[in-house]
Amino acid sequence: MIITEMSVYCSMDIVEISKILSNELRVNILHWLKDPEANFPPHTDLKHFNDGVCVQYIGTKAGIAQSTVSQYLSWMQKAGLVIATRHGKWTYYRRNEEAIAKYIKHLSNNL
Amino acid sequence: MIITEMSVYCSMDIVEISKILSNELRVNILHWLKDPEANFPPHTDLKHFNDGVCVQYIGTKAGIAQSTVSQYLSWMQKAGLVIATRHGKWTYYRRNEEAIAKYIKHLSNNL
DNA sequence: AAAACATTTTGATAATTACCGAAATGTCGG
DNA sequence: CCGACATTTCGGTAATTATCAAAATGTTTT
Repeated sequence: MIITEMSVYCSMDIVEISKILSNELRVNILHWLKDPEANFPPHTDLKHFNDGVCVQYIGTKAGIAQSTVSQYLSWMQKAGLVIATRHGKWTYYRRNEEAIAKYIKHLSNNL
Repeated sequence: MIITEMSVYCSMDIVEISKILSNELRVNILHWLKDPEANFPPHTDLKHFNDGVCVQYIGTKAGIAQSTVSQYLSWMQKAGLVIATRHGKWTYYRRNEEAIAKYIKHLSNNL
């Protein structure tokens, strides 16, 4: 997928975001990240989900290759839908609620 | 009967609609149909845009083959985004504002 | 420094989507 | 009914996306 860099401050591209949301796995990931406690086991190192969930757990839950989920999350981050935080060897991903809300508002104004 | 997780959480329609919105031409069509007077010449037979715009005009404006735009509109109709009305040999397409609004509300609740 | 582990990047191929032209269907006027 | 015209459906190829395994990169621990 061709992803153009974007931040919350740029106008969100409906086509780009829709490309991401046109895959069930990616929509599911976004949904699971809404409630990490309910959808993932606790992290062994961190005792919280403040920065989201590590790639490994998301990949296991999704049932696809680690490399694929890593790429998905990378696209989602470039599109502004999630935020990545690195703690040691783990990268945690969480929803970018502000951007998601902004996108939905953008949709309701421009679609 | 096989009960899937979909009964609890259905991402299917988000994926389906997003597939449609992941193409710039289709997003443009939806946008043009918001204001037919501003985006299309008047119809020769009908003196209004009450039922939307005929396939021919949309295809010309989009700059793609008639058959392609017809297929796009057919998908968009199946997904509920537009409404088709036949008058004689012409088919007019207009936005399904109710469905669009409903989808956006669905997104803000479930994405 | 090297082993061990999480993640990312990099090819590669299968699957899907984009889009066209041709053929088929539906509709109107003579 | 027949031609003319709008639209739809069909069959095909080019382009894009899905997804994997392997290689590369970071990071921690020994």
